[in-house]
Amino acid sequence: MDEKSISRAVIKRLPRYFRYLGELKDDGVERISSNDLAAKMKTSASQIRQDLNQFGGFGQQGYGYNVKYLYEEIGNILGLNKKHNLILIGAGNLGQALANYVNFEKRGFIIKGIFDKDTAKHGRLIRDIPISPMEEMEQFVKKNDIDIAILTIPKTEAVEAAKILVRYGIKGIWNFAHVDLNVPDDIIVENVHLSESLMELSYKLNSTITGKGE
Amino acid sequence: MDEKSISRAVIKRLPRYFRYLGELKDDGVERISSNDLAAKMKTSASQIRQDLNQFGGFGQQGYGYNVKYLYEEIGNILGLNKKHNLILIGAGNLGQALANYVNFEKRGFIIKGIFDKDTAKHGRLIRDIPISPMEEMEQFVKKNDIDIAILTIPKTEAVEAAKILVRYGIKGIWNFAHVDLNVPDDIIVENVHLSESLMELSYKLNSTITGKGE
DNA sequence: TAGATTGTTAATCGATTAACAATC
DNA sequence: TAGATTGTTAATCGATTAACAATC
Repeated sequence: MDEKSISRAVIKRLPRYFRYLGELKDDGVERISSNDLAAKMKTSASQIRQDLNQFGGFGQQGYGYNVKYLYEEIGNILGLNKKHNLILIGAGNLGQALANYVNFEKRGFIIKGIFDKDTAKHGRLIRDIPISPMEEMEQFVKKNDIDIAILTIPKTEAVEAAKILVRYGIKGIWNFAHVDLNVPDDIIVENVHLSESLMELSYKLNSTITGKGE
Repeated sequence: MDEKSISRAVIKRLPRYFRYLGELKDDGVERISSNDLAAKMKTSASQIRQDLNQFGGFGQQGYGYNVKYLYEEIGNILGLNKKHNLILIGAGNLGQALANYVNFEKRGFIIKGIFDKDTAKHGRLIRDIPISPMEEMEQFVKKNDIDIAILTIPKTEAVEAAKILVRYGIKGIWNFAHVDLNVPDDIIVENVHLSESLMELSYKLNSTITGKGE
């Protein structure tokens, strides 16, 4: 009974729709047409209607889309109506930055525990969240119903860590290590490869005039 | 005299080729066929050959690709043979994490200065790099030949900051704020929207079985 | 009712895959 | 030379855009 099979391109656009609709909502805008939204987002009305209709008819002919309703619906599609318990593995600079980022909680992503192999860090807190030794991870995951792990450890350790996490029952991995993890098909991996993002920027800088920006 | 016009999809794959070739090179592998590389990267040989040929013939019939040569060529295409001077704006948790990340330097991206509006932070150093008040930015950019700015400030400040940076002559912006910046067409913006990445993960978790994972 | 705007089908465009002749 | 493997053209597949009938 699930949706047909939404293309990757559409999925990648959903969070951006969500962001714009959130802003419109906060601005007190009640309704918006695909045309106006397209102008704001610098995309096409056709694409917006096409994208939204993958999930059902959220609009109304002659009226457009109700901002608050559409915002909520997209939130539901993105699964933001559900709570997720996360652990963060690797309390280095990036790990600490993410642990300090409170906005994730607003969306239902709650970091319950932080793990690091450095004994000097054990017991320390980041926003109430204690840093624990890796050995306690298994028990913690099971006890706290953890379904997502954030990996902010070096690539040399990440592959092995991912394997272990899968064994512990984790369902999704947000991977910041510069490797491709090798996990079963039913485990969701979302990669954030910062250095690759920077290289893309570099490429575009390197080939200006030719390329057309963004 | 620049390349025809490379598709976005191809560009996004280049850094990943570069990463795999770098690993092969470090492992002492001398040559590789598109077929073997495809197997390693879980893509198709056809796509690899097609992608590389956008930039010229780097291989040799009957032999394959010379790893070291191809690695260097892709590096050049990505502009990694050139040095870039960067500034980082916003010395919060994420900004500090990025400033501490030494690997960018290896690729020619050198953070020369850090700016923050918080006076308490001024004068402090992150890896030799001093944190300075925003007022000194203009002079610094011009004096140090800065061409890339990293934005790790709240979205409310990012739009204005980007506008100013463009005026100062910056060419590229690596944007970590959750907004779309509004800059002229010849300015390159590369966005890292962490919360959107997390929402994508959330969507996929929410629709497992249906989707076919990453 | 008339006007606006969606939902949806059809047309176009672009990207990926398959195939194979060229050539090392 | 024979075998391997590229570079490149053609075929297929998918995503975007355009158009318009349905309907609020």
